Amino acid sequence: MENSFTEENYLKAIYKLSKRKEGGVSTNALAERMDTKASSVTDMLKRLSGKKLVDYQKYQGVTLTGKGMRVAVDIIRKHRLWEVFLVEHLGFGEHEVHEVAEQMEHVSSPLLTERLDRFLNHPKYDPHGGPIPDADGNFPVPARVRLEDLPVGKISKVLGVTEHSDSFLAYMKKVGLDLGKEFTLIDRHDFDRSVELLLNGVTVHVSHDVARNIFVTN
Amino acid sequence: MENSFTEENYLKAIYKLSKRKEGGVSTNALAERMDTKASSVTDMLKRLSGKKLVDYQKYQGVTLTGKGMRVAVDIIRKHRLWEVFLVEHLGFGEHEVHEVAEQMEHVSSPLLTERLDRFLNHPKYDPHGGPIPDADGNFPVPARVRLEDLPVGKISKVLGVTEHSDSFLAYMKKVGLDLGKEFTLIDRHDFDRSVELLLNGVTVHVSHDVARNIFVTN
DNA sequence: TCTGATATTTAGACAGGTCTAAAAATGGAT
DNA sequence: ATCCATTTTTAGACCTGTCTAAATATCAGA
Repeated sequence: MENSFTEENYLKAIYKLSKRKEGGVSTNALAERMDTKASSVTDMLKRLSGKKLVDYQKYQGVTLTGKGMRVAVDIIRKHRLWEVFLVEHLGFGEHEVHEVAEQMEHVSSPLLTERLDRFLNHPKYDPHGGPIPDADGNFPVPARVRLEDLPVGKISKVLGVTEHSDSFLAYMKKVGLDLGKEFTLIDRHDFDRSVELLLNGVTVHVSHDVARNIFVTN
Repeated sequence: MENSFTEENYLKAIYKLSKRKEGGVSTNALAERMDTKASSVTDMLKRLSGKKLVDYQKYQGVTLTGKGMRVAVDIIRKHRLWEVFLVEHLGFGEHEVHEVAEQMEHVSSPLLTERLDRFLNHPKYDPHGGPIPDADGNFPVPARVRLEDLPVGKISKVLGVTEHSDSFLAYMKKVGLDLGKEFTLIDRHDFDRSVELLLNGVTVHVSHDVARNIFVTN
C-alpha cells in the first residue's frame, strides 16, 4: 500500500511528460527525466504496472491508471502547497524552493496536507504560477494563456512559467518578466515565432522558446 | 556524504538510548527500539562505523562519534521545530504530531531549518516540553524540575513530559495536566512517592510514576 | 574455572532499485 | 521487403537494508 519516494517520482515524471504529448510516455524520455538508464526505467515500469499504477506494454510506452493519476496529482498538490508556504511564510525566493519542496512533497499525511492548505488559505497557484489541484485532484480552471498565444496589442500580466530550470528563471528575472509584472504585446514575428513586449517602458524581444513557457492573463 | 533515513533513525535511537544509560548502547536495546532484529543492527553498526558516525567494537556496544552526535542532534532539532509548527500554526493536537514530524525531520535543508526556526521565533521547547537544540547543537539550560522534585506548597506550571506514549498523554489530558496549566503542590506522600495537586480547584493525586515524567517550573 | 543462559555476530538469502552489456523489437528509408 | 539505426528489454551483477538460522562471545553463578 506504500509507495516509495522513487515510485512517487516516477509517477510524477510520467504525469508531467504525458501532459506534453498525446499517447504513452517512452522509456527513453522517462530515463532522461529521471536521470537514470532506460533499463532501470523498464524495471520500474514493470513494478508500477504490477501495482496497477500504470498501464504498460513493452515497447509501447506507459500511461497512468486512475490510481496512478491520483498519486501523481497528490504529490503535485503537496509540492506546490509547500512552495507557497516556503515563499510566503519563510521568506524563500522563488528559485530556492524547488529542491526543498521536492523533499517535502513525499511527506505522507492527508491531515497535514489539508491543514497546510487551510493555513495557506487554499491557494490556487504556486509561486511560479503553477495551478494547485484541490483535495479531490481537480485543477483550477484559469483565465490564462501562453504568451505565445496572446493577441498583439493586448495588455497582460505574467502569471507563471512552465519551465523551472535555474537558467530559465534567472533569464526571466534579468529581462524583468517577474511574476505579476504588467506588459503590452506590441508585435509578433512569424518567421521565428518570437514576440516583442513593452515592459517597464522598454521594448523586449522574447524568443518562441521562452514565450511558450510563460503563462499570462488574457 | 548523504545519510539515508534509516541511518538517521539509527543515530537518533543511539542518541536517545545513550542518554538514559552510561556507556555504549547494546545491540539488543537498539534492535528493540528500531523494531528490527539484532543481526540487522550489527550490519548497520558496521556501516555507520565505516562512515565514522559511531564508535563500535563488536560485543562492546556502540557510542556516537562527534560527527554522529551532530547528525543526531540536528534531526532532533528538526523534529521538534516541526512539532512546534504543526501545533502552533496548523492546529494539530499534541498527540497527533509525532508521526508527521518523524517524516519531516529527514528533510535536508539547512536554510529551511534556520528559516523555520526564525518563523517560529526561536522556540526553546517543543509542544511536549522537549528542549530544542540551537543551530550549533546546544540545548537550552532550563529552569525546570521534575514534578517529583517540586517542593510542597509551590505554585507551578506544567512545562512538558518525558514520556510520549499515547496512553500517558491521554492520561495527562484526562487529569487536566495540560501543557502550561498552573497548579499548586499541596502534599507529598513518602510511602509511595505520589503527590497531591490543586488543579482547577480540585485535588488530584498523581503517582510517582507519572510525577517523574512531568517537567514543571520551579 | 567451568557451564549454561543470554547477547551478539556471521552466513546466506531476499527485495528494491540501480547499472552495464548484450539481445530483441521497432520503424523509417530504400 | 529488407536493412539499419534507434529504442527498448533482458540478463546478470551490485548495494542497501532486511531476515532466519547457525555459530560464537560474554558473563554470572556454582
